[in-house]
Amino acid sequence: MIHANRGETRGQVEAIRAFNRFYTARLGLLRRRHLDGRFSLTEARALFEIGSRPGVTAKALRETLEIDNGYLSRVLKQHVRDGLVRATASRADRREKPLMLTAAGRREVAHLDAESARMIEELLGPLDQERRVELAQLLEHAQTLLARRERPRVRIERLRRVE
Amino acid sequence: MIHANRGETRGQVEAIRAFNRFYTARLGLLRRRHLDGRFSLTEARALFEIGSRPGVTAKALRETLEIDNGYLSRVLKQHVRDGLVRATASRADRREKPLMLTAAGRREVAHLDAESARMIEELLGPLDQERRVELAQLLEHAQTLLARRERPRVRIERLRRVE
DNA sequence: AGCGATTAGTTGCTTAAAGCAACTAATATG
DNA sequence: CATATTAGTTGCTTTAAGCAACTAATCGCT
Repeated sequence: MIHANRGETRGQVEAIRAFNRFYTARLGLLRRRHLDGRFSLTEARALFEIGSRPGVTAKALRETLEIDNGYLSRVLKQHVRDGLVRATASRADRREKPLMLTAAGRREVAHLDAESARMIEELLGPLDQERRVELAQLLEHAQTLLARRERPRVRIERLRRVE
Repeated sequence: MIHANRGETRGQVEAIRAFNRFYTARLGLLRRRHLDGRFSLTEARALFEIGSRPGVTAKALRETLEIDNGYLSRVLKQHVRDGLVRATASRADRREKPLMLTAAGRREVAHLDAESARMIEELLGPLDQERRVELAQLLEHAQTLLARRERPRVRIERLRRVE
């Protein structure tokens, strides 16, 4: 029966929604400008993404950032103009232009990284060391749970215990 | 020494940032339009807030939503025009106009609520009942940890156990 | 009571973020 | 080789949001 656990599920849903509200407010996720305000959230995300996937193409970037074609083009143009990103020429396919950070771009990303870390540290501020560890582990665990994409149809056979 | 635990802290910060990236992406928290796209995020938040604090004043709303005076005024005007919100006349102070949801507004909020719950259920989809409970508890716990605002200077004396 | 100071909300105007659609250049395909 | 498809760009528009000047009501003071 598909609705077997409906009642219990509702409480869980509410708990998670409560967490979302709290968390988004707490992290300033709805602020339009990122961190120190030198970049919009999207601009910063583009930088990060190029930093962590050098040679990424605009198309791929567009998919991970889930933004429009034209808008991305402009964001990139700006980053290039500001000397943070370099658009290299692909040998294989001259339509695409693999993107890389320049040295200045890497410095900028490092700076944003530091800024972000500082914010998180502020968040951790009120906690003693023990609770920090606890929180980090909690969230890691939550993430692994959430990362599961599909419920297996059949319970995996429990592995024979190795004695 | 203030830097005593610098090394350990760094790993925790990284864990939390990883969670942030994952979670925001997973929940579509950076989408500009909320849920079914009939409201902007701010518009929806205004509705929710009025729903949960009937009679709230624009000023108070402005503070919780952290948006501009003029913009809020327009958001409210739209909600009123659409028959979702009613701006009553305050007897005490005729400058302010306590806000309420209309019946249609309440229906709308209920609908958004259902929509949101549906999304979360989708998120829970892959998990079996045991793991759902686990996840909900994890996030609740994380929230209580994060809700602490200040580290007490001195450990609070443990209360005398009541026998 | 009367008048300047303050407060709640509105309106006009501007800016920034983002989307849409038409376009160009390069490549793939039959 | 001609047509279809793809990567990215450009012109134009829309939407979300901010700023500052304004109105109306209330407060605080003498």
